[in-house]
Amino acid sequence: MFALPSRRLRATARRVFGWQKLRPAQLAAMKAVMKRRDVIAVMPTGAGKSAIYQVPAALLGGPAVVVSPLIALQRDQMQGLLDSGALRAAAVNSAQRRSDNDSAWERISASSIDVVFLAPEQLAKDEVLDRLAAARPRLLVVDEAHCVSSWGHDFRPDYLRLRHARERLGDPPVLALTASAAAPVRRDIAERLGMDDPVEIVAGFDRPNIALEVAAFQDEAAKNRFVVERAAVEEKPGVVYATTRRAADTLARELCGLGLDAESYHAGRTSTDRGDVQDRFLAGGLDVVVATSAFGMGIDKADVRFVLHASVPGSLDAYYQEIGRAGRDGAPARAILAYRHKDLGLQRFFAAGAPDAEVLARVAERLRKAGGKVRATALRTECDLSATRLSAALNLLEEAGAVRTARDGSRWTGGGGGDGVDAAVHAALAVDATHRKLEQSRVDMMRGYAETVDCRRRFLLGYFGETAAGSCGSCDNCGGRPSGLPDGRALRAGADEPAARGRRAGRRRSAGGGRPAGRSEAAAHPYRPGVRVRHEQWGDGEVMSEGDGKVTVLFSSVGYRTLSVAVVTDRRLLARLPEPGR
DNA sequence: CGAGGCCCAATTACTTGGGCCTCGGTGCAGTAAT
Repeated sequence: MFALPSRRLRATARRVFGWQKLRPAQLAAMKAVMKRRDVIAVMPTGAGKSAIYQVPAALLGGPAVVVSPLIALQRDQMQGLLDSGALRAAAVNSAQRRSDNDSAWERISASSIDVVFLAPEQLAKDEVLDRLAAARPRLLVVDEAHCVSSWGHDFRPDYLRLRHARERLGDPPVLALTASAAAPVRRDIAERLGMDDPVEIVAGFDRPNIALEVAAFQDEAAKNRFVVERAAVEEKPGVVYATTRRAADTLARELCGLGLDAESYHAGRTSTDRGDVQDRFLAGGLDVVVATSAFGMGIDKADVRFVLHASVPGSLDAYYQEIGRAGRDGAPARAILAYRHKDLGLQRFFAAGAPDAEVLARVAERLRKAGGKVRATALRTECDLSATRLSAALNLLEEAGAVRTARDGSRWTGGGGGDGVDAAVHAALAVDATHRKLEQSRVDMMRGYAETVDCRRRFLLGYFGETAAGSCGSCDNCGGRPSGLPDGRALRAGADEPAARGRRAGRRRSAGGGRPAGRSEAAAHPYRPGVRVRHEQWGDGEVMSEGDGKVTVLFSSVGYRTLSVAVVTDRRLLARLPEPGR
């Protein structure tokens, strides 16, 4: 044992990496990692999240396995380590030549690798887990860990299988890293990764240099005019987020027509084009990138001056992630949302996709017939399913308690008793329905942000569990004026819109000498963030935020619900529950 | 859920409107064809 872990970590940071100082949050997380604790670190990009595993990796005496969502990210991080010469790094993925993967494995087996980068899909494969386990990894790092929660449930289900991967790797401590995760997302991450009493290190969410603004519209054409005009006049460079590929292409074309250097970025473009757009943007050769949600992760450009959403994203988590790409240099930046109530429809559609009952039945049937353990690869062939669809089905059946994963490997065993296939499918669909409800309620919270007449920053921070006092002075509802524009320009674009009028009326109200009395009175109620409550109809939940006479609760059965404190108190709608014991 | 494309009808002459259908976001891996 070393009596002075901080000193040792600092010394290693200096000697191996040349870092003269470690931030308190970094050091705290590293110390917890060195004590073999599970850790969730939520820190803004640029705060040195990677250092949290890199410094320990130099001391652990065994490889750190880093799960990274994008091959491009793996490549960048590996290159960074190789350039610095600080650590011996390798990656295993499908984009590398076979010979490169082979040599990576040789070095891993020979214990001459400190950090290995992989996507979760790699860790779903038996042979990969066997080879990694043989190298006795000392740490499992999940980078961009919000992907566990946002992608694991459907798009990339192997994210939810990482807890099994961890077991097979010999239960190394898990370090989850992300730039933004509200409390329920952190809990989801911890649970899905099978973390044991994790240490949570959460740096502040507020990005005060990013001014917040929403412009509301009824008419699609008026909204698009606004988007193009604002993108044209705002200080460059900037990012415009669109929901569909087609919208991204159209807007990019219009901006080019105005003489701007603009490009679209989405998954429908060739990888060559995408790489080219990204490189030009990073090098300062583009004014604006118009992108779908595909653009952003791993793009570390300090001087982005605005992020303009041409349409609402599906959650405040996604919104915060995307606007967080502005103003990383600390200089003033702008987050503008062009909002149309009808645009929520597409997000509701995205949140609604249900699993295929027939596929669930096929998998459950096969497992029941086998009557014992089955290999995942065998199951895939027998059920004629892609790896992705099989993983998604197994995740749901497992969560429903109809299937178990054996500890000794990727084998599956039917749930106990003669419950039958129908019951298993029903239970799995019910699990999924609960999850969909939460996703739908996230869309509702996004709507709440767009339509609020109170301080937007307080709303946003409240969503992430931070209470902010008073008005921020830098959102449109607090009287923070859009600058860099001719007076009234931003307002005129939506002037014919009833929704925009409502917004301005709200601003006048709050600008007229502070809020009406009542906030201090309301502060007497017991529903503080973090308090557990029970509702007769919706079951148990947790208070996420409160203010302005309202309280927002996240119920596990129905998702977010915002209630009036007065009504809740009068009718005794919420019973307080004792604090959960950890 | 809602937008846009397509077809067809109605009407006045080549454009418009309604009904119907389809599609819509994120990436990995592994395979087949060059």
